[in-house]
Amino acid sequence: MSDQISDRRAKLARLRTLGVEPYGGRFTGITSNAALRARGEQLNIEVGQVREEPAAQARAAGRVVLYRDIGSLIFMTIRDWTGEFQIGLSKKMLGDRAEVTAGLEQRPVRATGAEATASAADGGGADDGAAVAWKVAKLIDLGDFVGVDGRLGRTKTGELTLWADRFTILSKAVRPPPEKWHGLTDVEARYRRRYVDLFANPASRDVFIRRARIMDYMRGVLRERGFIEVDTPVLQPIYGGAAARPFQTHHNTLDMDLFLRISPELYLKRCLVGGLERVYEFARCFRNEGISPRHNPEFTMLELYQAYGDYHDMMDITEALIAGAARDVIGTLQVTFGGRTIDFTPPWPRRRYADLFATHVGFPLTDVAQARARARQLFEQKHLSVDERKADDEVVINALFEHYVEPHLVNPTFVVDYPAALCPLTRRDPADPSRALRFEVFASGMELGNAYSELNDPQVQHETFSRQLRGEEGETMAVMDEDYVEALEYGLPPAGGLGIGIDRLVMLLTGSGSIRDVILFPLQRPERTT
RNA sequence: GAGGGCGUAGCUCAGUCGGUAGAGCAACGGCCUUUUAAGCCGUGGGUCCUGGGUUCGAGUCCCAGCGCCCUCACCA
Repeated sequence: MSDQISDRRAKLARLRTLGVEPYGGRFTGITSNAALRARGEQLNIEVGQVREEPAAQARAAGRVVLYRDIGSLIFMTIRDWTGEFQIGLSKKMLGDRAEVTAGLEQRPVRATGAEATASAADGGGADDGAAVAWKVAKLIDLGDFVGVDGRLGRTKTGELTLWADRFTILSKAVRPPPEKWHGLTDVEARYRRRYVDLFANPASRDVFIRRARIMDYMRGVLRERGFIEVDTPVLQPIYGGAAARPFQTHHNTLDMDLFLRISPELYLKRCLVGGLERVYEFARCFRNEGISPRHNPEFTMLELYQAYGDYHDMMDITEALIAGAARDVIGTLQVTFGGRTIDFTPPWPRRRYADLFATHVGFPLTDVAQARARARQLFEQKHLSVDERKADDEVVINALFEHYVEPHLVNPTFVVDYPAALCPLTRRDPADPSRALRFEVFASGMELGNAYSELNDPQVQHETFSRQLRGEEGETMAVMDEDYVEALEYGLPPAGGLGIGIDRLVMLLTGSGSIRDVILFPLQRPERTT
């Protein structure tokens, strides 16, 4: 047991002997720190002045992040999720205003006859209120939550300050916060105790606020375009819609093996069969694969489907969602990521898969012999895991595409005309059935999204499900799903579908180098193995 | 999975050639009515990730393990 924790527990007890409950309840009528600052500026307060008019009176609450005790004068910097603000307590001022210092009323959490939380002055006279408030302020530690009623003023050094007339503690932190200047920098600690990271590092907190705003923005765009948000199964008897190893689990009552979804695709398209013409889902997906700065075992994908549309409509929506989010949430279409500037200004270039291949690999993808030779070489140098001797042509070619082409796609780029064999859920190009009506969108060398003109011919679907590409070692989209084919037999309207990796998008838009920096609680091995 | 790096006080970090474990912040005691990472005086605080080994002696060297990070591979 650390000494600091014992010290703080001792203060907890002293607060209770003063009649103050250190874990308070409801506290209403708070003005946020950002709003206090705005109001303070508006009042044109002179240096050294404390204002008395009603507009200068306010209530604040927050976590104490700095504490400066000057004897008969205490300054605290409190932090809420809008920013920081200074509160000041003057022993003399509290005494002079004893009639208002009678403590802060705290309503009980429940109205069901529960006793009101003790306030600083309960059972005491006004004088006691001031004295108790002062004693409470002296017992404050960094990290405590406090509540203040006061008047806005400006100190001699010009700092906007809420001068306390009433003061109370709202929650005692018995563990000390990280160092006030550096915050919490240890990466492992930041992930394991994200709650500390969030309050100690405002930049971290802002990433998650922006993540939420990006998703809000996208919901707004989709709502305007007539989409509805749906929830489809995470637990699936057959996994599909992507190529990935799944997590497996078991339902006891049904005595049935289930998979955590690797994609929501096949269920969302069933919605279209049912006549829900525009649907989307922010789908948590699970893939039992490696962890890297760009891969987390669970991640969030926005997936959407639009009846009567095609993949060109999906390009339009992709630009609207991503460029719009950048503009709306980040305030710019040019973001810096990994030392490079990425320009999200639409329209984004469309590039053919075959052209990009020829440019960056150095020979046309029709030269299968050369592709195999190159892949063999990379495999032997352990730069590629695909063994061309065990893989079909398209798999070999795509491995080279990923290796050579993707790193070059820095600015947002739509890659089109994918080999149909790689796309078992995609409609074929009527002009050339070897190509699929699909695009993938890349930025900063990362795949950000994937879209199709959806395959709605049940017979073709049945065939592609039956054909398993070699070289994918069980990670194939072509898992036969009879129930899904049956759904198609009822009629899937022509449709465009799109998936966007939300975590990666948030990385790009917030300049976060690792996917773990945009996931609140990334998976970690247990800290204590004992 | 392979390679590399890191792990020391609550936090941020030093620790030389192998010789009794250090600083700042935080904490504790004291002073202070205008501080801004407040200041000044004083004090306490360690499973040096874990377990072995080498050595008279290990935070330091060696081995194994654990955790985290990075690179590569994987991830259509």
